[in-house]
Amino acid sequence: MTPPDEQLSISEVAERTGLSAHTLRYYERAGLMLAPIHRAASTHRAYSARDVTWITFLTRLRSTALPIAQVKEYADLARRGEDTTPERLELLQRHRIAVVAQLAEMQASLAAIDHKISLYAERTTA
Amino acid sequence: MTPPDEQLSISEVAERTGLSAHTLRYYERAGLMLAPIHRAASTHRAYSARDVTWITFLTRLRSTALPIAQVKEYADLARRGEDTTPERLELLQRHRIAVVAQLAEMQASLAAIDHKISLYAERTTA
DNA sequence: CTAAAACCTCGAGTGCACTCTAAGTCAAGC
DNA sequence: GCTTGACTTAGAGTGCACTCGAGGTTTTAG
Repeated sequence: MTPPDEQLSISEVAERTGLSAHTLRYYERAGLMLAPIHRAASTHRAYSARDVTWITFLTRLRSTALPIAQVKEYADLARRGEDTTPERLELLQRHRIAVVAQLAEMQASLAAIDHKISLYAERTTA
Repeated sequence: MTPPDEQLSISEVAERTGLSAHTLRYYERAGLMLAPIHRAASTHRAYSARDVTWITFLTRLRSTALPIAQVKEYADLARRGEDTTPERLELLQRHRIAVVAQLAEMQASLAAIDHKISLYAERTTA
């Protein structure tokens, strides 16, 4: 059984997502959260599993170079509800194309680096 | 036959490399060039084919997120001559590992995005 | 010869994404 | 009950990589 509504502190979320607590607060201020982060009987943030899931996906978007402004756009759409699904789909599809292009360029660059390495390796063993 | 020593203006190099003229001057100031860029009977820069080849490789390093400071390190080594080959090889090998990791992360992120897209696509057609 | 376009240097400005600081509040262990 | 460490906010600071602007010179086309 999964714990029904486990609450996580900011440092626990930081650890799980690889982001710093500073960055988590910054993202929240920037309007990137899907829902307001719950405060646990105090002023301290208490993240839900859903929050962590979203933050994890968010970092997937960020790590593929989607600017924060566009992550916010996506979050804004998601907050507006089900009927923005087509827009979100389109945003993701556009981004997908960019990611595929990035992958191709990175692979080409890796090939160039590998080529150079092989030239150097040859020279040092010779 | 290849033209023996074609001279290119900064805007021609900009066009060929995809960098702006501003960026080319900036890179030069930052010490990233292998050799001083020749000036053609005037104050204007005249790039050689070798320069362009290096700039192209340099952009491969940059596009795989090698910081400018490390590109400079590499260029500094290259300028010091043949006997820095081992250091350059090591730098490239270290970077290669980082690039492979980036590729893996990007592929994982692409998979996550694709998964989300498939959920959305299902919902919009349903 | 002249006008427009391309180039030059130096230094300042920009945008992005954090990252940190200060001054305080809250929670957990002893 | 007190101390220690984690948390809070608001706002300032940082680092990186460009990017631009001003003011001037050089090249090129007519």
